Amino acid sequence: MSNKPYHHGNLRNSLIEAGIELINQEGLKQLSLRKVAALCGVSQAAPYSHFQSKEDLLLAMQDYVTEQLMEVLNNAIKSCPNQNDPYVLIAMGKSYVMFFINHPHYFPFLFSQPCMEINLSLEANGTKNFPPFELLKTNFFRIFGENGMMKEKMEDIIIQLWATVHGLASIATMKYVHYDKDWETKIEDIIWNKYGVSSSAERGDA
Amino acid sequence: MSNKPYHHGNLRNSLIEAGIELINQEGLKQLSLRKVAALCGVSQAAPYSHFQSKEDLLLAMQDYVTEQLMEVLNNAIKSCPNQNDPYVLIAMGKSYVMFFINHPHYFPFLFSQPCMEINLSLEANGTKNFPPFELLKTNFFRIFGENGMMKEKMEDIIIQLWATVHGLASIATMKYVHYDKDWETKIEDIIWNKYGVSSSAERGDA
DNA sequence: CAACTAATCTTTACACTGTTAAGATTACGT
DNA sequence: ACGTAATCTTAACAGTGTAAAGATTAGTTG
Repeated sequence: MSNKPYHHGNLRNSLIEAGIELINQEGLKQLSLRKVAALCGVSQAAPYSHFQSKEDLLLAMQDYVTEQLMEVLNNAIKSCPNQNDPYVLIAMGKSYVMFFINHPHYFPFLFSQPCMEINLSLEANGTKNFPPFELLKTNFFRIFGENGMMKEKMEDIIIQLWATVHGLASIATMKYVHYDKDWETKIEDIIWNKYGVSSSAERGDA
Repeated sequence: MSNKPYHHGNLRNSLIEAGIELINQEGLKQLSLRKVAALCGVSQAAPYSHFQSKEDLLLAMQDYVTEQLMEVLNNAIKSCPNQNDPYVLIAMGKSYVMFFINHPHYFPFLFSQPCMEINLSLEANGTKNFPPFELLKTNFFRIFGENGMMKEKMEDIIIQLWATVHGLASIATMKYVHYDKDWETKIEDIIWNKYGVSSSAERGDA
């Protein structure tokens, strides 16, 4: 006597969104296929009509979250007055970190298990690669690539930049981290890299 | 008729070491309490005489691995000719990254779930805090602290340094990362921070 | 040494998990 | 209108963490 139709109609997308909601609320470890199915009002085996396995659903959810991150990053780029100023890269980094601070469960979800391919070399811009890093490479190359900086040096700088930003996101989203400053106002200083071990030593900053 | 004694004799330590062996071989996701118990030749519920829960065993395993990391870091410090040269910090960072490259499963194991406390402020040197970061703070303060650098600035530099190093470890240990260079020879350049977005732009490096 | 206590381990059981197999229901193209 | 394929349900299985009850042994105390 239930008026619920036998077919859900939009189950695939609903599973993805319900899964992401669970991630946000309880974290990756608490996520189970059965909970997700129940959230969608559907039996435990129904997801297998749309995904080969739990991991397959997780991959789709990763794509979904990555798309959100890409939007945030693209907005950060657009909001820069000068698209060719190196500050574009800082703005991207800041948005990258803040994205994960605003959704702490997304970091372990995206990176603690097999995610997309990541290619650290500058030219490789394959379709399967992690889009946010490809976006960083593209913008860096646009800003610095036209005036003769050597490719290997650019690769090193990009890796350093991403490592710093990615490491900040990792640290800032740790569960038991204590920091009495405000991340949003601090991130930029830290990424700007005005100080640093070597430069402090060389300049005698101390 | 088995000659195996009823009591194991050293079960607590055996569980920790068997668990770490499983982590190294199959990764965190494949680790189960029952497998660890079986590896120790003991029944499935035996671990509960020594650990309150699976998570409790994992915490003990984290302590064990953290201790290994501390040895590596301390050796790196000792092998520096001048203990007061900023290079000590680079050597620590290099060892930090190489430690996780040599044991790729340790990174998600240590950081993707509740680990120890992490206190980013310089003075807080509590006992429960993540010892490798405390070691970094201690050494940084010894090298740079005696000549009037402001505390807040030191905190910023330490966070930046650790973020870079930690991010490098995260990226280098990702499962599907492609890098055609040799990490060991590249890490130092990247950590040294000679280039960087801001400095490249300001110096007109390009 | 004897006896009691506490620590350690086993067996059994339960709820939950991912996944598969079989079959029911429905949408859709011919 | 019918047949096929897509979608969903029910039932079942092996593996998981964990608790309860009891067996075995170590350690301590008289």
